[in-house]
Amino acid sequence: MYITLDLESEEPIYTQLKHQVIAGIAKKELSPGEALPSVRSLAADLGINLHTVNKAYQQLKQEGFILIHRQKGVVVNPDGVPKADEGYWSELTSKISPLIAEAVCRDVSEEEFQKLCSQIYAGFQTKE
Amino acid sequence: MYITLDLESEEPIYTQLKHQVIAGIAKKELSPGEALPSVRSLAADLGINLHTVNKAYQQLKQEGFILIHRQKGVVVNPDGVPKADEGYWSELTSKISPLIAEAVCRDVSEEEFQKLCSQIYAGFQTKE
Amino acid sequence: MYITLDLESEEPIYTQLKHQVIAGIAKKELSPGEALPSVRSLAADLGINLHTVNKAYQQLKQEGFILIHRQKGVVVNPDGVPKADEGYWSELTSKISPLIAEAVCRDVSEEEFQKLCSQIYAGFQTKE
Amino acid sequence: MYITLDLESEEPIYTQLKHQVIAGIAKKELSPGEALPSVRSLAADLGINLHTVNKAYQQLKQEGFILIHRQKGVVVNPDGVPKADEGYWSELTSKISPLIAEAVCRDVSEEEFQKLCSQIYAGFQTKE
DNA sequence: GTGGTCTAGACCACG
DNA sequence: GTGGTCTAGACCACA
Repeated sequence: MYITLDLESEEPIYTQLKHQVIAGIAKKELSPGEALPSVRSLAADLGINLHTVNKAYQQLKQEGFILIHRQKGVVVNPDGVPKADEGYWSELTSKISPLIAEAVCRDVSEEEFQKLCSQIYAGFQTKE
Repeated sequence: MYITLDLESEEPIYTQLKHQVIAGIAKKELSPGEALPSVRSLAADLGINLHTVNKAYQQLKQEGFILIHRQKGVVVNPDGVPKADEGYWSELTSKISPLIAEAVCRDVSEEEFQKLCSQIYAGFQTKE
Repeated sequence: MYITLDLESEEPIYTQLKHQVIAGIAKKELSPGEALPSVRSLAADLGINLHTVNKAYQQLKQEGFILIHRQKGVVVNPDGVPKADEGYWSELTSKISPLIAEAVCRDVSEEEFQKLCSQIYAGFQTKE
Repeated sequence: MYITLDLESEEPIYTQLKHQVIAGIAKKELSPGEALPSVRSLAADLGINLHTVNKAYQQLKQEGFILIHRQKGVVVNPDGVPKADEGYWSELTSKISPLIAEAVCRDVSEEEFQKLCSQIYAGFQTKE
């Protein structure tokens, strides 16, 4: 499980980190119950601030992706990620809507859009 | 064309405003060449600062959605919105990928995801 | 002598008008002593505000390109345009310098730059 | 890298600031990757508002001269400035044409004009 | 500490 | 009346 960050990106580092962990779980590179690096060691490996890693982990914990034990360290949630609920769907809708709106404006057909989504979905089925 | 803002949201106001204008164009509620409210009047209507409106307008102008004339005010780009180019596709991919990764983690099937996109697409074909 | 304005341009209309008159004189399409349309008729022809034409004319008069008589109307300065003086050179330098600075940054060689200037110069020698 | 502004000038302060930064890059006083002062410190040094500095920086970023990082501050684009493209040339032409038109009116020969450009070009080859 | 966002209020250029 | 510019001062997100 490699993590690559773009320190130049507009996207906050902690967000990138979250996305990479989530992507790792999606690709099954990280299995339920599997241990993740400690805040300290990950921060050192990536050359970033402790606070940044901690913020990412706390949010991942908050959203049910991981568990943080004081002693045992950080592990991928052994019970799996919480299934999609109503809150998730509404949040997803509000995040995708603006993207689709812009796509419509730019004359991107629904087929083209769906094709892109399919390709991305496929990328998570196998290990990239 | 009604605009509704959530002043409490984490999403910056100017971003919400941009999204609403883009959605309006997607839904054909705003036609090419049609005039938009002036910076000042829209700010007054929405109860926000004129600089916030201006920031949204400036970015919409930058991205080719609207034109801003010193005197005539603001109009939807009469030539239509620039078509999807390479930069747009890569940007779109990087925005959608994390959403799909999370969907995969939450056991949302590709069919379910595609269905949501279809619904949203449909919402832009007719006036909501 | 045709005048074409771009009402969508960022450049103020009165500035465009000035430039067109100056270009006309440069191309000898307008000869010293030749009459120009009155403020009123030019504004009507171009479909713009009286004040706009007036502002352009006043500045052209100020800079010695034209004369404005209350009775005889507006004429190209019969004595020709004032020759380049020190003030002109320093003003020209301050206007060109930023353009050349950007050209240098963009790896435009002096030869390429001079070639462009030559082409533009040539365009004023003959009637376009 | 010294910056001098004329607060009385008709030219907006943020434009002057942009030109000075571009000139600094042209003269190699600012190297790719080199850090620029923070918005706040530069504003304090120059005795102007931070928003004015910010506007200049944002536009320089937009045009590819600099990069702005949330934390690391502002740096000259390490990849260098984007090369001249078609849009640049047409923009440059429209900016230079009126200057050459006026030069022609004032009996400035092409040789004199080219000489001035050469001198300015030379000024950017060495540190002034 | 950095830049990002938002507000409030001013004056000017343009037409 | 429009947008453009500038100021002053506030709070927040990020690292």
